[in-house]
Amino acid sequence: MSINYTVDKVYTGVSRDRLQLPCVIVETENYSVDKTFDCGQCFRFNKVPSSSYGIEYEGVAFGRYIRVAQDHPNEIIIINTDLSDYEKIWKKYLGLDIDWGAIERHLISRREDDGIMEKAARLAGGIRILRQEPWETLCSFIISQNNNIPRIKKIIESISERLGTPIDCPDGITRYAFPTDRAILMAGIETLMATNTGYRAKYLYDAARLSVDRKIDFLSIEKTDDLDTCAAILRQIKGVGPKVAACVLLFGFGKLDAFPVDVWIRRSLKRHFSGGLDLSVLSPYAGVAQQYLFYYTRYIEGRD
DNA sequence: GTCCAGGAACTCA
DNA sequence: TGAGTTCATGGA
Repeated sequence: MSINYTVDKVYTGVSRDRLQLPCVIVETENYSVDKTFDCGQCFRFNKVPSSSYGIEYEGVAFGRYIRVAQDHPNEIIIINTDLSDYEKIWKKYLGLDIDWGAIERHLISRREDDGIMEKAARLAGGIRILRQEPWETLCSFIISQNNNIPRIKKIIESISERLGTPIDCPDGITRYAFPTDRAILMAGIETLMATNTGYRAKYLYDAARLSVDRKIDFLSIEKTDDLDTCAAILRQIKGVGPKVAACVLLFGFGKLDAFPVDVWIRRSLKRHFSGGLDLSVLSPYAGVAQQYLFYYTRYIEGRD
């Protein structure tokens, strides 16, 4: 691999596989690509089966096809991209602009629980909260309601194939960007039903209508600090309740204090926080704690 | 056949 | 204001 030093802790090169794609190599700290892409926050990335790296995921975001690979925790390789897109898109998307170590220490230092937070943080530690596109995140979590992760992924692929812009990929496979609000509005409820969204089709349609008509303004949500105000804006959309709104704020707007409560978090709260959980103790990173607890409960403790 | 899934709208008291 | 029901769908 030819490596050209460019800027601080960022290098360019070519990928190790036979396609030798341009890639950006980033020095980081305790980053888990595996946990980050497999923890249920994003639905369009999948593990590359026989990768030439220790771990590798591929998928579509921001209308681009990338692979994210790593061999050890302190370096990640972003394949099929360049420095310009890294600075413009992937740095922020992958959470490489945030000091996660400091956040983790902050959360572990809170001792209001039975030690579960520290345990969860140690196990889920390398997870990064991705900064995904708000519109796609909104639709994804509308689809997520009363649904399971494998099926959510299938539906989102189906919608993208049917309504999204095709992306020519270097491996010869055509992939599809997540459709715009306008494309979903034009498609109509019937077409959306055909992608197995079920009763959520009308919710997606409502979201598209409000977005196209500028009745919900993503920029103002971006600029607003107060989470209740942000959630209230999103909840004007049919099918968006407290949980979906919190997920969109956390995963789509990078509002790290948003705390989505789903069935898994409810289990965790019941098991480990019988006296209740004071979210202000975790502030302003309650959402990161939530992701640790979600990961720990779903992947370690299980349903029971 | 029954239960469940990163829930929310709706109904009825 | 709060508890119970209904909503599509597919996998376990």
